[in-house]
Amino acid sequence: MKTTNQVTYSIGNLAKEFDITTRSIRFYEDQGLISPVRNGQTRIYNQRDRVRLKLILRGKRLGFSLSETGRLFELYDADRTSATQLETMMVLIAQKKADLNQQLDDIKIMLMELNNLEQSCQETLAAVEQPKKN
Amino acid sequence: MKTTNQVTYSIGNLAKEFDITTRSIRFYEDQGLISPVRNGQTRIYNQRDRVRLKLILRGKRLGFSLSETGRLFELYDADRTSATQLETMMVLIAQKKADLNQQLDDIKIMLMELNNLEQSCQETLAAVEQPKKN
DNA sequence: AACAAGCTTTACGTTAACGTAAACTTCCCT
DNA sequence: AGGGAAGTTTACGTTAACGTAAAGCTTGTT
Repeated sequence: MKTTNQVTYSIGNLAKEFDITTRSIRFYEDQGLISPVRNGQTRIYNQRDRVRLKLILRGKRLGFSLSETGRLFELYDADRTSATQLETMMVLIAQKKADLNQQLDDIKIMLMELNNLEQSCQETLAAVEQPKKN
Repeated sequence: MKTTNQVTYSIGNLAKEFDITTRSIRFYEDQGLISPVRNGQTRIYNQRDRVRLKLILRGKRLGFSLSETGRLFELYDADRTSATQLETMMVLIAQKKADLNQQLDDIKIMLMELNNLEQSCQETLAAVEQPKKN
């Protein structure tokens, strides 16, 4: 049997934890990315919601739009019985992977360039700061 | 002496090469990221402009805003004589590096997850497509 | 000369992802 | 009972990064 942790969160909890506003969290719900249950009017978030929030924020750091992240959620939740469904899924996955690999390359290049710049700065700084030693 | 390649481009050239609209290129200029010279009314782009365009697009793939990319350009072009200037530069560089390293981690995690998902798809696909072989 | 292709400026429109304000309920505290 | 803290809905505002006309130059081609 599943040990379904009965851990829940309020919207304020999550907002504080992830350092975002409650407005954002409600907006993500509005866009269909999260579906907290209600206790009367009040939203109650569970582990799954929390994980999704984390994924949304990771997506944002990678420049994903909310709808892109939504598509990824659909992939994970999708009906995995139809063969054609599975195939289109694999196409989408391949596409995302290609994007990410491109980003990986971009980042590596940029990090190299920043390192070069940094080193150049350090050198001229060293040359400027200690001219007395000559 | 520098062999300054006298290679130039029209706005249409660059738009085609990078698969963007001329509108975008003019917009980047408007934001101060490129400064082509003029032949009468017409914009003439040189190698430096082209490189900048490439950097802008790489920045976009990494989720950088245009003003962030602009800041990076400033860093590269900055006056590298003042010590305090150099130090604030190094702070900014360190910040960017931290961001990029975070992105690097995010990407690696996401790629792993996508690979898992892909593999799971392949397995169920294989199980569904070839049930005759039993 | 006329016309198309490619360039220009000006300017209003659009989308995503929230920010912000107003007005209301619910619960807890003293 | 009165207030404050945290939650709610509704709705208009905002910013970035262009899209999309509209109207006009310029240059080569027919």
